[in-house]
Amino acid sequence: MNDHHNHRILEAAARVFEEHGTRGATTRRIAEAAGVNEVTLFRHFGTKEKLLRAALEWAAGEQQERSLPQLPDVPVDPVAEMTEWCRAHLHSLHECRMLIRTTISEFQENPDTAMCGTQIPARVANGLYAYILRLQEKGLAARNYDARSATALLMGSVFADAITRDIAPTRFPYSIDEAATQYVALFARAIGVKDSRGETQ
Amino acid sequence: MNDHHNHRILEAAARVFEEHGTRGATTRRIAEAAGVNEVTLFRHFGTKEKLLRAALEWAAGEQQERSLPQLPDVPVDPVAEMTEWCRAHLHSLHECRMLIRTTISEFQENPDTAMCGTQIPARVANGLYAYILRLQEKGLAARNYDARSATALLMGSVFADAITRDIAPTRFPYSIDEAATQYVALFARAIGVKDSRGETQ
DNA sequence: GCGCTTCGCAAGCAAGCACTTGCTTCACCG
DNA sequence: CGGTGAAGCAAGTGCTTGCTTGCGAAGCGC
Repeated sequence: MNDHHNHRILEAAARVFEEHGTRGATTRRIAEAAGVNEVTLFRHFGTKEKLLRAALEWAAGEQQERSLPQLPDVPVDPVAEMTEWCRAHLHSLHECRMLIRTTISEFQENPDTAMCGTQIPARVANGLYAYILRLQEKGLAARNYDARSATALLMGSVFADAITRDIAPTRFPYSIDEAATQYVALFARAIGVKDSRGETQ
Repeated sequence: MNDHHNHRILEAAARVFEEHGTRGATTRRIAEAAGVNEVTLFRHFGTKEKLLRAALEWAAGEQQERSLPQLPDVPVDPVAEMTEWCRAHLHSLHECRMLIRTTISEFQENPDTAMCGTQIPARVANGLYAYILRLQEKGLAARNYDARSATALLMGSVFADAITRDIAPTRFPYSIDEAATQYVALFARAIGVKDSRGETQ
């Protein structure tokens, strides 16, 4: 059981899957991408289905290893903190946009597989939600709105930007970093972010 | 050339495609869904590729026929108008979410096909953008932000909600109509919507 | 040097795929 | 009523797919 081969196979399988989907990710293509004989795949993983499952779990773990964007426990400068968070999240989503698009589109065929990829963004969303509540508690944000909807507003904008930017480039005539700044600036006014003196920014 | 058959075939092809994608939409499945012999497909459309192209064009036309959500040329009550617009757009996107997910995920394999579906949301986005500019001109909204980014903010939230609501239902613990109201309320404060007396709402 | 494992290679299998052909049936139209 | 076009049906083509089998070669510890 060569572990070096195993890693290359998983990586290649994930890459081929995100480009072509379950049906397009043929065992021949994966073997070629991994620089490995096709028979080796079956000796290692038994079936194509198990191989893809292992590859997706590996990719999810790989993704999780890169530390997720974190918001501070104690808010000091909300706009600056959220901008940096938004920037990191945008880049992270943009990098694995193909994997996201593929898994999402295959949700209707095998929901459980797509569900495994739901957990990471769910934790990110919960992080933002908790941060907004902390802002409200400290008097740094208004309270006359639904914090869940506000979370969905920013999360959704970032998600849509990362996913559709390369498909409809004319609708995003600004860089990813500029997008983060703009979205957060608008979002801050939406939730009534105040500075430490209680003044609305 | 029976036109009644033709319509059923296109409808069935579009339905099978949005559920299974290009590779999963086999001619057998389409024929069965249309209640038609498989040979008939080839007699009508020649190849599977031409059939799917015709089906997608038909679906796009069908979608366009249902009048797109329109914002008034002369803004009177911005929040009410945008809420109604947002509600209609949200429902429209939610209805064809499977088709959107499938075409988007196949963008990397055949970009031109996915591009055909880009035009409708592009027009909707331009409509919202022009409306925001009109609000600014009439002094009904602030001007200290990028109107393009603001457009992307609301469009993105709506898009992400419609696309991912059924995949991650726990993140959307409110109905679609409530979502429209909340998003627009937040968005209105983000772009500094004022009422007719110039007071910030 | 000898087992033992692991990989590559060539070949092949059954099933499913897009697509074709030849024939029958049947409705419609002059 | 006879002819024409369109649909159904059965069969089959060549190709790809997931997966298997048998065998030889390379590494590697004892």
